[in-house]
Amino acid sequence: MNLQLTNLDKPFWPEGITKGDLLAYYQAMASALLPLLCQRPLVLKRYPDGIEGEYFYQKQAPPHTPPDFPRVHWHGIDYLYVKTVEHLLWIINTGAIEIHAWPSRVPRLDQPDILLFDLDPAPGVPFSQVCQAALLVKAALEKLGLVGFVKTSGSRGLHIFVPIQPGPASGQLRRALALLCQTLVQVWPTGLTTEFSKSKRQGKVYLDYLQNTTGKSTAWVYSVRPLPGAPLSWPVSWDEVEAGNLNPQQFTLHNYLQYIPQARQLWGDFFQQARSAAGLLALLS
DNA sequence: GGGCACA
DNA sequence: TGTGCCCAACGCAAA
DNA sequence: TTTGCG
Repeated sequence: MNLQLTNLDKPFWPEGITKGDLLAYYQAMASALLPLLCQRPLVLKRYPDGIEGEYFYQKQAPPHTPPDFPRVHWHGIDYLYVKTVEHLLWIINTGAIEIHAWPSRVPRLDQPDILLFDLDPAPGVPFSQVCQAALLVKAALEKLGLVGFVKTSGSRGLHIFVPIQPGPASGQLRRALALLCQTLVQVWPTGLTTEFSKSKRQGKVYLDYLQNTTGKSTAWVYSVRPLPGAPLSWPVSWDEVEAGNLNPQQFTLHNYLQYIPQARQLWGDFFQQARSAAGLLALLS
């Protein structure tokens, strides 16, 4: 594939971070990111003029995509996916700041290999409450024989990714997750909610299980967020979550180099920890 | 970000 | 040679 | 049936 990077000096953040800086970040992270991203249909969220410019979503492969770029047809749309660092950088060059990927891989697009939990605090909710919520999710997963990996969302919350052995259909997993989340809300009704309407989330952490729908996507691990300060969605340890001395925006495009070794260690064996989702599905019966 | 139709 | 336009869309629950 | 929500 002929990779041509363009407009490297274009400011993508008002604070001076350029498109070239963004590309350099993803190049540096490629070896950690690619194993987790390969073969996953992508939803591009493109900011051709940086975070303060207009953005748009794009699923259908753009017409000018190189002919040999990997793509997969699904429900009438040709989704792009990546296999190599060149593919990744081509995607970033289109103005994709965040990475949005499916929790399933080619060719088993309706059989997720990852379950997602999105823990999003209502305005004013302290981050320590998000950490407590995450620990509840972790404990519940362990009872079901599953292993959760936690990361900052890069915004205000935490994400938990759970590797599973593919097989069960996404719809069935989603229904089981809905039950699990509702059970967790019963365990801590004052701290957690699955309510859609924002007005009913006051003071609580929103536990969003609807991210697990086919065709849905969440900011992927190692994503840059199009926010001031260029925060990252970055792996953290459960010990840090327990200690509660974590800032969800402490990892940024400015300081990530020092955190790379720990991140590799934390998420390096992600797929080795994949377990059967049978215990989770048993909640449905 | 870039191709396209148009003016 | 310049300008505008396009680029996603599913499921759930409350109203 | 539409609307808010992500």
